Amino acid sequence: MSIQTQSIHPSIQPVGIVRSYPRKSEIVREDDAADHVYEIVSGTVCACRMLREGRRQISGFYFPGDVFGLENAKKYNVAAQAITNVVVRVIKKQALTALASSDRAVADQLLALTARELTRKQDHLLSLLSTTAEERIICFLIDMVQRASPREDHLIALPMSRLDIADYLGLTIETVSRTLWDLERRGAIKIKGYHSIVLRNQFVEGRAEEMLDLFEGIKGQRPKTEEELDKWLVSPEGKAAMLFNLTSLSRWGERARHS
Amino acid sequence: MSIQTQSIHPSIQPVGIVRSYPRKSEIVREDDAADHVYEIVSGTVCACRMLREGRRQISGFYFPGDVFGLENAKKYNVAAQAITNVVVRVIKKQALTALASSDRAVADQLLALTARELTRKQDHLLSLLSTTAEERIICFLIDMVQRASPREDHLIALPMSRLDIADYLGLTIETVSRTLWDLERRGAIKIKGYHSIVLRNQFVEGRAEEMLDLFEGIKGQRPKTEEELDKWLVSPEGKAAMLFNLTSLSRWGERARHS
DNA sequence: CGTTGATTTGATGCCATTCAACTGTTGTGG
DNA sequence: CCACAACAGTTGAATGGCATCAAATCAACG
Repeated sequence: MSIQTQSIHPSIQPVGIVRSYPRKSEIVREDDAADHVYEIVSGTVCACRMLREGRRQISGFYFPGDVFGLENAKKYNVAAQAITNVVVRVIKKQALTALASSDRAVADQLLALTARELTRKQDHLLSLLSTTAEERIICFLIDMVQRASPREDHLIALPMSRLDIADYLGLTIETVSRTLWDLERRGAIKIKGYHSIVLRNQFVEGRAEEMLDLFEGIKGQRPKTEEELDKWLVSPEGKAAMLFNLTSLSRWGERARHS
Repeated sequence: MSIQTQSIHPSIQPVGIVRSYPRKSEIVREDDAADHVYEIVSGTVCACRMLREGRRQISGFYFPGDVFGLENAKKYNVAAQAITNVVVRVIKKQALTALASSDRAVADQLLALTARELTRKQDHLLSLLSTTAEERIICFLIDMVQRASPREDHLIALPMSRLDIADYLGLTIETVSRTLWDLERRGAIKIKGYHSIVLRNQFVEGRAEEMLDLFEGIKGQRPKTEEELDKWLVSPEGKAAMLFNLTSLSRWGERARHS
C-alpha cells in the first residue's frame, strides 16, 4: 500500500533527453525499433496495440517515475500513447546498457525496474483472469489507488477515459460505466465529472494494525496476523473490502438490481 | 517462430542445486520468502494463485530452459506447482546477484531472462484481453507451438490438463473442451487422448517467404512485405490463420453450429 | 448557444457459465 | 489380462452476464 516512486538512478539522468508530447499523441509506434526506454517525468502514458475494426488493447498505464520499453525485443510489439500531456525522458538502450556494465548501481537499478514491471504485469494479468467485470474493475481501482500520488483531500483522480479503462480490462465502455455506477450506488466510490473520476481513499491512511480490528468477524473470515491480512487483501474479496473501506459491510455482496 | 532455448549462463550452474519434484507437488508456496529462482531442467511447471471456493488462476507455464521467480518482491505472490514430474535447478537469489555484480555476462543474462519473462507476460496479457474464448485458445495454442521442443512427427504434445488451460485463460473446462472440439471439427487441430493433446505444426517448418505466397488474397488482406506479415501474424486473425495452416480457408470463419 | 465528443441509459441477443448426466481414459489389484 | 475404481473429459439444457446496437444526456469548447 506504499507509494513507490522509484525513479531512475540519478547518474543515468544526464544520458536522457527530455521531450514533451501533447495529449493523444503517439510516443512510439508498434513497428518502431526498440532502441530506447522512456521514463515518465509528468503525465500519463498507456502502452497499447491496435487491432482491426478499431479494436484496441491497453497493456499498461505509466505514471511519473515509471519506465516503459524495457521488454526484450527487436521491435516494440506495442505502441505508446499519451493520455494527458506528458513529459518523458528518452534514454538510448545502448547508452543505458553501456552505463550498466560499468556502474553496478545502474545495473541493479535497471534490473529492479524490469522486475517491478514484471510484477505489475503479473498483477494486471491476474485481474484479467477474473471472469466478472466487477472484480476486474475493483482490481483496477485498487491498483490506481496504490500507485496514485497521495492527496490531502482524500480523493484520487483517474486521468484516463472510460474507453481507456475498457481497453485495459477487456470490457466495453458501457460495462465499465454500469459497473462504476453500481459501485457508487453501493457506496464504494464517488464519481465526479467525466474526465477525472474520483474515489475515496481514506483507507490509504489506515495502517495494517487498525485494519485488523476492522476485519473482525466479517463473513466468518477473521485474519489474525498481519500475514493473513496481507493474503486476504490481495484476493478479490479482500480488494472489494478495501474499496468499500469497510463502511458498508451490510450492503456488501449485494448485487445490482438493474432498475 | 524460432525455438528459444536460452538457458541459464553456464557459469551460474555450479551455484544451483538440482532437485526433483513429483507430479502435482508444490514447488514454492505463495507465502514463501522469495529468495530463490528456479530453472526448469525437465518437465512442466505452472505458477498459480489459489482463491477461495477452490478457484485457481494460472499466471504462466514454464518449460525446460525457462526460469521463474524473477519478479521483484519480498514474498512470492504466486505459488508454483509441478504439472508433470519435474527437475529444477534451485539458485539462491543472493548468490545470483553477487555473481552478477562481478561477472558482466551473468548480469546481462539475468536481465535478458527477466526481460524475456516480461515479454511473455505481455503476450499472455494481450491474449486475455480478447473477449472471445476462441481467440484466447488460439493464442494459447500458437504460444505452445512456438515454445514446444520440435518433433519430427509434426505433432506437439501439451502436458497440461483442460483444467490447467482453463485456469490459464480464465475460462471453464467446458468452454475449453467445446472450443477445442470446434477447432478440431474445422480441421485446425487433432485431439489424441486426454493427457497429451496434439496438434499439427507443419507451419513451424514454413519460412516467412513461403508463407507470404500462401497469404495471397485472403479476405482482401495481402501482406506484401515480411514486416507486414509479422504484424499480421501477431493479430488474432493472423494467429487463427497460423493455426489453420491455411489448409482450410474455405471453412475459415465458420462458426460452431452447436449440433 | 450550438456543436462536438464522451458518457450514460435502455432493450435485445449471444456467448460463456453453470449444473447435471454421461462417456472415455488411466491406473490398480485381482 | 480383465474388472473395477477413480479420475478426466465430453455433452446437453438452462441461466445469466456482458456485448451490441440505439438513443438520450451531459460536459467541453468555440
